[in-house]
Amino acid sequence: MTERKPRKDATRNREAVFAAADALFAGCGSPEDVTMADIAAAAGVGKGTLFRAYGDRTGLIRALYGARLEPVRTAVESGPPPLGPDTPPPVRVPALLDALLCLKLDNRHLAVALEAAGADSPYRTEHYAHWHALLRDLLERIPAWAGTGSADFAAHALLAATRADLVAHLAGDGGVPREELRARLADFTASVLGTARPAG
Amino acid sequence: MTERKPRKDATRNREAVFAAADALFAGCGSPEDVTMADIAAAAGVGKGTLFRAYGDRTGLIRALYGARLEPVRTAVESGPPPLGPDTPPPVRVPALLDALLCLKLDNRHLAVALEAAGADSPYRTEHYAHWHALLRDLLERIPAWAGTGSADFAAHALLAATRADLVAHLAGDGGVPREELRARLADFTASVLGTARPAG
DNA sequence: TACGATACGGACCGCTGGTCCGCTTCTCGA
DNA sequence: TCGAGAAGCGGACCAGCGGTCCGTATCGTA
Repeated sequence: MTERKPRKDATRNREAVFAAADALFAGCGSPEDVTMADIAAAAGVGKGTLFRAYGDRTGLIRALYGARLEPVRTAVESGPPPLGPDTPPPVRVPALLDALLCLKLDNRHLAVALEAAGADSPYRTEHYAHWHALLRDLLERIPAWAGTGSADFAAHALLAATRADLVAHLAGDGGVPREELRARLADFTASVLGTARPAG
Repeated sequence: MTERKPRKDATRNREAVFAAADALFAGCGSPEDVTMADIAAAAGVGKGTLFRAYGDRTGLIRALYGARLEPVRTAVESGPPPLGPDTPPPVRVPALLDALLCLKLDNRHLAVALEAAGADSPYRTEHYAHWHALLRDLLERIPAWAGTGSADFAAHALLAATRADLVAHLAGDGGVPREELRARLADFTASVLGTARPAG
């Protein structure tokens, strides 16, 4: 157990890189336009420092996204309804998807960058496995899906409806307003759950 | 209207590149492992030839995938039911999604490569716009979705359930058998359409 | 066969993510 | 306070990528 506390300048630089990367990703249209060299320059550090702090490009993006994700995660794990554990599944599932949608809407740049930079596939991240398992278990506790063996795939499909590039496409290129998008996703989720939807 | 017929060696090389690329993408785990230089070498041509024939990497992959997609497309546009136009929407929608799923299962490598290489987003391709419009219109003709304004998003969400990387993840890494995956997607589609599903 | 149009091919380019190592800066015991 | 050594810094450097260019070889035609 050799736990050393990091040097002061190290943490300062780490935070500078974090802030610079956040700003750059937020300010640029496509995440590919932001190079590691750009980030290092904007943070006022050398590339070596950047890579020492976060390992590689994916590590940096993951750290950025993780920071935004954390409040949602705690709200889901130990918060009040409708996100927290003390919520009946038919209510919690749409709440969860809505939270995910909002997160990706508010952090499109990072979310797209993460899914794109996720090595091969966004499906091999632990983040994804976590959300999927949670959603699958909730679906299993809803009559329409319990025991059919399809809850697993349904969880994948529902999560796919909130994929970052789709959200970015609709909200960004498509110009769909935030509240409308949320309503559409809610409609879709309701239909999957078998919950009643407003008639056409 | 200056229509010139291409030289013989040009078409031969074009086909050699096509075949070589097809084989290489099929044989490698990740599409990123296949470089343009690899393809040129495998085809026995220079890189210049390769790029002259297909423009750029995306163009080549699109040509490969397009060749596999074409039969499906014609079957949808002018084939017999359940894919063709003379099919009631509640039957045609699942048939369409199933066809798309099978296509991506059979050509995982290409499909993943295409979605990944699709410049920024797979949502800006004309392929996607085509499928989305078709699916949206079909949904509009199904009572549960007609006029709700949500058919557009539902079409996106249903297509997202057949995203290439998800399919590849489930079929490849996850080891889900082909027929089971088709059944799961059918279940999911049915629940979205409001069609009866087998009870749990 | 000879000649112009066409296509070939691989050296070359710009740029990227990532590494390396001589030098600076911090930390901490004396 | 000081100094030695660990920890960290930074930018020159590297390998590999997609893509370009142009002198040269090949094809089609008269």
